[in-house]
Amino acid sequence: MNYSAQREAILTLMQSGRLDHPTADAVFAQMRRRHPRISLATVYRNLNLLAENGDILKIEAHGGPERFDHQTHAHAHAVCKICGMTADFSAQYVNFRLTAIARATGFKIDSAQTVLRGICGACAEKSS
Amino acid sequence: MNYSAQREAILTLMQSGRLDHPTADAVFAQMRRRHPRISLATVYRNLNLLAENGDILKIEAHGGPERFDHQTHAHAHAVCKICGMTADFSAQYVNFRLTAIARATGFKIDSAQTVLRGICGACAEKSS
DNA sequence: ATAGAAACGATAATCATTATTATTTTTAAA
DNA sequence: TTTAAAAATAATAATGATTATCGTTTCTAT
Repeated sequence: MNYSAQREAILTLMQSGRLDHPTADAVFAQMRRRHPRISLATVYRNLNLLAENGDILKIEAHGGPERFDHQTHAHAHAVCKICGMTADFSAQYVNFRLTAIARATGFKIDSAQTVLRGICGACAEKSS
Repeated sequence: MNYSAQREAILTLMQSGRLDHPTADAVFAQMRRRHPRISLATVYRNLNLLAENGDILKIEAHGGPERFDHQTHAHAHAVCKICGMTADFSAQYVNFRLTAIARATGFKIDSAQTVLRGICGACAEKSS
């Protein structure tokens, strides 16, 4: 892995944390600034490869395009259905009990994702 | 709500539990048998309305089309990435701590979904 | 009965993602 | 170092699930 300039640049950009839970399109827009000839397909391909490799996390946000996260430890996401803001919740708030599930059913877990959907504090204030 | 024949028929079909976590397309195929003139758009429209109304649950399955579930109580789903089987896990295995999150951050939660992705017991046996 | 609202069927449009393909870059061996 | 095979790329076409449109039909409530 990681023997192409584009792939390393995408990983570096993701790990910088400069983009907040970006979509593939947002990564593409940012990448273009230093790599004007990069293709959207390359961004998708590498984001997926990096996610498969465990370097980043792919988040299926409820009702929108998929997002990517440089934080790979287990955590939940809250997506605001008004402004689209995606917030993290640390594992202390979420208890998956993964091992219990695996033991009980023989299901081999690759990944687990919890997505909360609702209205963030800022949008709730605005609309009141 | 529920003053159209199609909507009631879709809700009845869902509540029968005859289809296991069906996609909109699967509901469409089943509905056609008794309502040959029903449109796919009507199926989507009503599944979404029923989900908004809390009669059924809309599940965003990781990496596939959305699925619908007649079980509306809080539970998690495990999706097998080989055979596509979707299994339920009861709430005793999953602890969202929703109230703690809401209290800590002001986020107003509409819905929460946990999707596990991996390989089910049957597929694991086959491939070993 | 009838006007207005809601829902319908059919299908076009959208849009995120993946597939294709010809070209370029990288790798690793001669 | 050449050089041939493998991998990655850019550009773009194709896919496929979902939503939007729109003219027609059905329902609701006078």
